[in-house]
Amino acid sequence: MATDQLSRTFSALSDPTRRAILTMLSQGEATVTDIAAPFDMSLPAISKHLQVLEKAELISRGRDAQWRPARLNAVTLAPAADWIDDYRRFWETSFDALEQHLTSEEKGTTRD
Amino acid sequence: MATDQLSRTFSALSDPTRRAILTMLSQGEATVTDIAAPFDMSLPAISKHLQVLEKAELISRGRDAQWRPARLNAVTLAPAADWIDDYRRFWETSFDALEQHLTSEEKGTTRD
DNA sequence: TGCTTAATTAGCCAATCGGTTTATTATCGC
DNA sequence: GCGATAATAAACCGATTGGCTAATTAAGCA
Repeated sequence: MATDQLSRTFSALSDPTRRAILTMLSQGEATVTDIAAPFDMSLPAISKHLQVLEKAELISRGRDAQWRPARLNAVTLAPAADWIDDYRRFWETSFDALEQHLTSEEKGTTRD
Repeated sequence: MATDQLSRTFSALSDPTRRAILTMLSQGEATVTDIAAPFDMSLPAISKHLQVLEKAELISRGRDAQWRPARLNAVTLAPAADWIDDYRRFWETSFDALEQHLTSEEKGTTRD
């Protein structure tokens, strides 16, 4: 994987297990076994996912005796949101839909 | 990679070359050789990146003689933007910063 | 028909990913 | 110190990724 922060962020988000973990953590801190509970997956697998999220700085982790509580660090999502937001006008102003409509007409697939 | 649309979107965005391609296409349609020009990379490599973007439905492609013009299909970014937006309050309301501050105090690393 | 240009396919390769099982480390409580 | 619990590390595996070069396909043009 590329080494820049934005690539690490998007890469971390590209796995549904990791997105689910972030969703869980939006409810508050959780330990590794807590996090692993809903998944049909070994503990080391979850531990690896958490390491990916930690390297991407999407979570931070503490220490409480033998527990390693994970906490959401959502601020890392801001640059990803900003990047995508630069394209928002391309789908919100309906330029897209209009252009697709016109293109399909050219192709003779007009349906209305 | 996981097979769901959102994972494909984030995965496609996790490569800086592919993000740059999308940025180019936000200026308008372009052929494969056009797209490849600024990159220090072989044409087949660019072709593969375009296939990834196409499978992720972030671009669509036409046919004009031997050219295959690629066009941005930004609407696919909407679900990704929506997903991230669910977390916006976690960094915009400064709960994050506050919590991190308090945590660092607990650890005795207070600096002010 | 052949030549040129545009692009993809095929085949290869090293590195990474996402999972496993087993072994190890860290900490608590008795 | 010892046993139990929490978590990570190590070693392995098959599939995927991202790049390359060489070969092939597709289309225009003379």
